[in-house]
Amino acid sequence: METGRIQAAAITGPFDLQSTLESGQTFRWRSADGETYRDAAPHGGEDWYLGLVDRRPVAIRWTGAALEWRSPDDPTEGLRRTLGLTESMADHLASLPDHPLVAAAERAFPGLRVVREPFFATLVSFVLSAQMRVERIHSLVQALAREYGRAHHLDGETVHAFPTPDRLAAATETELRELGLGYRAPYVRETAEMVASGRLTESDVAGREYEDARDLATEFVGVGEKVADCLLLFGLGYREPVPLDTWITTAIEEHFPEVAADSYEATSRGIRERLGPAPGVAQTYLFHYLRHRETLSGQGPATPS
DNA sequence: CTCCAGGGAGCCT
DNA sequence: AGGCTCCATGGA
Repeated sequence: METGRIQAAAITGPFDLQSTLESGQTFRWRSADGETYRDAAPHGGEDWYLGLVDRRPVAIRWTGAALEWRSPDDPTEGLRRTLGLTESMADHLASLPDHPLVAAAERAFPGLRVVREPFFATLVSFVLSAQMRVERIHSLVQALAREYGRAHHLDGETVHAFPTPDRLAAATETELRELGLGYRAPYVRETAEMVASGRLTESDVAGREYEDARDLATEFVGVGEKVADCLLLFGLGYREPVPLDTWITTAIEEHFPEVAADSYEATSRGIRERLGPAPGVAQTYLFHYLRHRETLSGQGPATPS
């Protein structure tokens, strides 16, 4: 079970693997001990996470000083892209706006990064996300992979890829409902069919100016403005999107009341003007912080300055 | 028991 | 465009 050689790379600046992988940006990673999302607060994260990068299985863990991985290939470039390590931490943090709430989020989770995951997995994950908790989105994405995804093997562990569009399009609505998708089952099936048939694909959306890309993405079934923003932010590398979910909307009403508007589009425009050069990065910090600030004990990894 | 979760589709005006 | 209502499911 130790067939894979452990390799490692140092990362400059703070890095928080658990927060990055368990903050509702991606649902494709699971901890090897099966206790993903066991805790709200960061715990140092010395567990191995299993996932795929560039269609190959990878196990990764953060030691506190270096990123370690086991993989049959060299996943370095893909890992850097997936974990948001291609932008420097300095640039990453410098993109955050000067606002007390964002500053508190940065203090609480200084190593949080913005992930970049494959288009189709991100698309389906956030179609599933409607009216669901982060932990349950994760369990459903894992279930889809287990049921329909190709099985890879790594040091005795099985890692399932996210299903292809063809495979999901071939699933029946009944099958998907039995997995627990609820009313999202037909959305997932129809959206998969759109991609599989070429009716609307990644290449149609990518490369467009932000608002054009977002509007086009809403043609997928089960994709409205909010899910489209998530798709662009975590699956296509855009930095403008500020997904307006219940958490962010409440926070806007409390902390940015001047931009709280009636429509999604109006609120989106307003908040984007106030969240710095990379509004989506700031939103990612806010979302994670808002969900966990109640459970942040005074102790945590205190880093007195 | 009720309430809510990273909302969106369908329909109405 | 802007406002309903309904939609599954599980956990608190």
